[in-house]
Amino acid sequence: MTVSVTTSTRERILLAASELFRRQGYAATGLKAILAASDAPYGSLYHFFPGGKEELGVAVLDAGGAVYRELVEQFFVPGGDVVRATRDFFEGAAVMIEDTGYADACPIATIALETASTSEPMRRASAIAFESWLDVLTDRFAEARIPRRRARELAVELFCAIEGAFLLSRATRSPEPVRIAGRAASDSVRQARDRALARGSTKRTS
Amino acid sequence: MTVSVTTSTRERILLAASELFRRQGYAATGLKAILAASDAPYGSLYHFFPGGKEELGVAVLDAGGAVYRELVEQFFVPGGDVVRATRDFFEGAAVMIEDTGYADACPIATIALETASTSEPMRRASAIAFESWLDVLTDRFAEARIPRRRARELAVELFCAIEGAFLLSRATRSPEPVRIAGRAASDSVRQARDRALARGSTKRTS
DNA sequence: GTCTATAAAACGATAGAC
DNA sequence: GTCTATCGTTTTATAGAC
Repeated sequence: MTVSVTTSTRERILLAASELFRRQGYAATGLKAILAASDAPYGSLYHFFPGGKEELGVAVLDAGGAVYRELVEQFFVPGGDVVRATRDFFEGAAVMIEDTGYADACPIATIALETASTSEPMRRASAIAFESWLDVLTDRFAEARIPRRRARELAVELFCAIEGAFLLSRATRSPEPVRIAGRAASDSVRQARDRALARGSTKRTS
Repeated sequence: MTVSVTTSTRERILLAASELFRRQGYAATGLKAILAASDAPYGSLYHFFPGGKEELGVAVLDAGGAVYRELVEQFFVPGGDVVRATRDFFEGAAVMIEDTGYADACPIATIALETASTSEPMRRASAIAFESWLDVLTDRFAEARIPRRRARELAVELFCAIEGAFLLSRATRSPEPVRIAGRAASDSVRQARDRALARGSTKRTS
């Protein structure tokens, strides 16, 4: 079985746009810069994305949401240790953000904040991407016997911790916020899981 | 004593820019829109902000940082209950973000993410604003007998919680993330404070 | 599908009169 | 300190040849 190394024009445009939007934002990135980076002509963009920049933005949010959801799934494996997964996830994020010179953090956050009040299609795409991550986390926490209601809250807590930490890390150019947020998040997960385990054994022995 | 209701041209420009940057971002906001909103002529902007848009951006970050620091100080009063302050702060934020139609949240976050990798003066201004909030929180937590090291971590946790929640709230158009993050943050603060109190009474009785 | 040329508008910034 | 006119770019978007 062979793996294709050729990337379609559409993919190259999407990838270039993703990187530029993430680093400098949606509004600050011109279509010309995207096309130059993806080595594509002007006309191709409107061929693949007839809706122009906004349609490209939605596609970037969709793609970024999917990639990051898969990343979350790689750390939070069904049946795995949710506390360890949380710790490893934040540590991986801390290393990544430092290694990329505090440029590459969340592929959605900057665009989401820019467009939340100005483009309903893009706001909706951001929300769907975020919700897909929360769904994965909620499922894993619930599988760890944490009550579904609490599992969902825990997922939101973890989301807020990593996103807030990304913001502070990028502004201060330090990986420390991500590590601090990671400790807090994994402690929260540990408490919830231990409570769930205690409740489970009580039920069994009673 | 009289209170001045006349606002200087500089103030009007600064206020209009702050609102527009917060809602639609820095790059997406044109200088013309700012001047129209502040009812000021084009020349005034470059008179008060010779460095152009970037200098205006830095001034907006400075002003927004100061306003929000004062807001934090209003909730976290020296000698006050840090747990209650945390709860009230998040509840106030939840009400505010909902009342403004999910438009007005953090005056810094969007601009900070947009410019963290493209404008060193603006990145630095963002970092200084954020740090000033963390300093206030750290002091209050330390005054509640929480060890300084832990107090600082707690401040970062609270920051990440509210900023991450603002992002998710704006994207999903729901105040729920802010409330969930608030519960998590106040629980963290409560645990740290109770541990500090227990340690204090142990020392006294031993 | 690919590419170029260009339209039409908005951008940040400046010059200079008042 | 206020205001206007305008410069030179860059923006998104389109038209039309290949």
